[in-house]
Amino acid sequence: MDLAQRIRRRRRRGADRPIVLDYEPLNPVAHVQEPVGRGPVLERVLDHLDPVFEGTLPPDVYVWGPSGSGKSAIVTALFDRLQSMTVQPHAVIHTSTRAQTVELPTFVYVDARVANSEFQLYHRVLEAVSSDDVPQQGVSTAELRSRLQDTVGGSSGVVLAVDHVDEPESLTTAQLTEWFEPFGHTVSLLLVGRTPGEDVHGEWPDEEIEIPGYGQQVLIDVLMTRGSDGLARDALQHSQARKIASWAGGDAHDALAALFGAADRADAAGVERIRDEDVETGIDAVPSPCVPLGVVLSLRANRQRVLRELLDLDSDERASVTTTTKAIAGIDNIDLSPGTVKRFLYELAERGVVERVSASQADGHGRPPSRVEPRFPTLVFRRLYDLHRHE
DNA sequence: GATCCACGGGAATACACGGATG
DNA sequence: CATCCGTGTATTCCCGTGGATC
Repeated sequence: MDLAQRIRRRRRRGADRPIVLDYEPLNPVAHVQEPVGRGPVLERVLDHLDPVFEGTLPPDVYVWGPSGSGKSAIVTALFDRLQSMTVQPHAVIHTSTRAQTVELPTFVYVDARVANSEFQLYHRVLEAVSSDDVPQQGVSTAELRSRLQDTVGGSSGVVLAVDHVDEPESLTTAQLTEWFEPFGHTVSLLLVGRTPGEDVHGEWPDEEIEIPGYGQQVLIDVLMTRGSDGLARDALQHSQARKIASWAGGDAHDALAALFGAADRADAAGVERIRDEDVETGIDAVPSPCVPLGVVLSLRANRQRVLRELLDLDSDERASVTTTTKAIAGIDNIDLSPGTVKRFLYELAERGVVERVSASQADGHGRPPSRVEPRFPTLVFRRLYDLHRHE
C-alpha cells in the first residue's frame, strides 16, 4: 500500500461509509504496480526489451490483445518501473558477464487517446526526455520535432510505448512509424493495440507479442485481490467474484467496472457486505458492447460534463435527441448552447460512447426521433466524475 | 506575427411521412 | 399508380474565433 492510498483510506473512513475504503483499486483504468496473474506475459515483454540491459535498443514491436486483457496495466507498470530505474542514481547496470556498465535508455509511455496529434506526441516525449519545460503553443510541429531529434541524438536512446493505437480519434501505427522514421535507431517503438497485427497493417516488419485474455480463475483472483485492496474485510464473497468473472468472459475492464458499480451501490445503501442484488446492479450498469472507460475519461471536460448530466435525466427527457439537448442546455451554469450540446451528442455517438436508438414508430410528422443510450460503465463514470470534481 | 488547439454556431443535407399532383 | 412536394425532424459538416504562448 502506498502513501496516497493510505491517505485516501483515512479520508473515506471519515465519510462513514462502511464498504468502500478506496475506489482506486476498483477503478478499471487505475495504474497498478503489480498486475495480477500476468507473469508470463510480463516475461515475454521483458524478453523483448532485454537488449537495453546490454546497451542497445530493441527493434520495434507491436503488442496486441483483446480488450480488458491487461495490456495497459502491463505496459504502464513495466515502464513506470524501468523509468524510475533510469532516473535513480543506479541507472547504471553492472552486468555480471562483463565488468562494465551500461546506460539505460529513457522509457516513455504515451496514451494516444490523450496525445492524439503529431504535436502532442512530440511534446510528451520531449517533456519526458529533457527536464526543461516544453511549450504547448507558439512553436510549430516541425520545430518540436527537430528539438526532439537534437535531444534524443545526444542521449542513450528512447523506448517509446504508445498505447491505444488504431482507435478512432487516436493515432495509427502507420502515422507513428512514419513520424519516427527520421529518428533512425535512436527511438524504439512499442505500440499497443487491440487488433492482430496483420489485420491492421499488412506488412508490420517487426516483432509482435500477443496478449491473451484472462482465464476465468485468474480473473477471479484479480477481482478478489483488487477487492481486498479497496473494500472492507469480507465485503466481497468469492461466489460473487465468480459470478462477475463468468459474466465478463475474460474482460478485466468490464469485470472491474461491474465490481466497482456493485461496491458503489452497496456503499450508498450503507450495508456491510456486497449483496447479490448489488452485483446485479453493477453488472447492469456495464452495457455490452461497452466502450472502455478510458475513452470516456480522455474526452474534453465539456463533453464529460454533458455525459454526466445525461445520466441524471429521466426517461421522458431522453425521449429524443432534441429533448435531451434542451434538457441539458437548460441546466443552470452549463454554459453551452443547445446546438453545441446536440453536436456533442452526435459526436459521442460517432465514437460509440453513446448509441442512437431510433424510435420504432413515428408519431405524427417528421423523421422519427431517436434517443441516446450510454455505452460506457455508468456507475463508475458517475462516481469518478463526482469524486474528481470535489477535489 | 506564428503557432496549436478548443470551442461554438449554424448552414447544409438527409430522412420520413402524409397529402397533392400528373 | 407513380411521383413530387411541403413540413418537420434528424444528422452531418464546415469554418470562424479567441486564448495562450513563443
